[in-house]
Amino acid sequence: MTEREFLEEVGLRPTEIRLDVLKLLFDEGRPLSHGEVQERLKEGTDRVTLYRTLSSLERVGLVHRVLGIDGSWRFCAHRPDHPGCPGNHPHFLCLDCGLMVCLPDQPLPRVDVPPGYFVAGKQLVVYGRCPACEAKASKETNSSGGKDPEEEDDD
Amino acid sequence: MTEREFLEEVGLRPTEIRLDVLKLLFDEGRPLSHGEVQERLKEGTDRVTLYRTLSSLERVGLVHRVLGIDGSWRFCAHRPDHPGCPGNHPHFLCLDCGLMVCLPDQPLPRVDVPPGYFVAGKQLVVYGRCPACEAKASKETNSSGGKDPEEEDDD
DNA sequence: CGACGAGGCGCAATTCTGTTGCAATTTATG
DNA sequence: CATAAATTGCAACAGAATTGCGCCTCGTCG
Repeated sequence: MTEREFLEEVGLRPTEIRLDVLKLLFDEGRPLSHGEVQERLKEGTDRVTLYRTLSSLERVGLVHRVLGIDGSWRFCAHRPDHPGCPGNHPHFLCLDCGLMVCLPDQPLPRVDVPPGYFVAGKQLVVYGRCPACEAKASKETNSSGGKDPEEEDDD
Repeated sequence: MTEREFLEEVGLRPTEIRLDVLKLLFDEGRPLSHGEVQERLKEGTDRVTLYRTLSSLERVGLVHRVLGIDGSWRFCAHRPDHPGCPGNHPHFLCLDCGLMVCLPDQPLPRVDVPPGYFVAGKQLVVYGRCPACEAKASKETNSSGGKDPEEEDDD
């Protein structure tokens, strides 16, 4: 199934930017920030149009978004015809480089809320350092003098 | 143990704003946004000073922060000498009014990350509507025409 | 007591993310 | 081709948070 067909199915006009963004997110398979998406699009793409594109795609359910603990949104798309991965899993965010990846196959836990609260959804973000940045960091620690992985804070 | 003693213990000067903020957070017992804290301080308090105060308090471990999915930070303090509540629990965020509350007694789940990833911490935010906003919303739905709780998105 | 210096504070300006308004353009459709 | 609705591009705006920098304050030491 092509990107164009996905768009037509949900009633969105298959414009260039939508096709590009959708393909990009499908191919990437991990949540990308607005900036990361823009970098990968042809130069001169309008920021606002991209925001709106991502919102449209989200509205029709082709894309979902996760907020990293760095405060910016990541957008992610999994082919609807693909098994698994409809969302609902934790995400890992690298605090050094901003890389976010899905942690599929691990359902989000049930969370009990006090009576009277209405739950619309939930988000579990695990943060730390990705392998690349971890390697870089420990190299710096060992040789010159970089940061060390002592942080173990939560909540 | 007084707020002043907590500050001295960690080597922070017990300035007025720090004492006020700490007391405020202790008393409130739930995560407050920067704005909510400022509202509760005496008028004319400098925004930046408050940011720095919150950061200092966080740095020494007296305060921790949670990012709501509205993109702004909440700051929360639990008396160190108090049992339980050292963090490490989910939080609920009301999307209508921005209220955030701790959901203690529910530990965060263990999350497995692929080899090579370093985990510094994790955050589970459940969002929806608090009882007050829920009541308001359903009243509007029934009479005139308000929003309805159809959203059930995740990830 | 008085000077010094680190730690704090207050103000202005900036950055970063994301949103809104609006006019111009494109597209589906008859 | 005419039309209306969807989409785009640009400018301006909004809110959270940060940075730079000079001034003030408090503890310390001579």
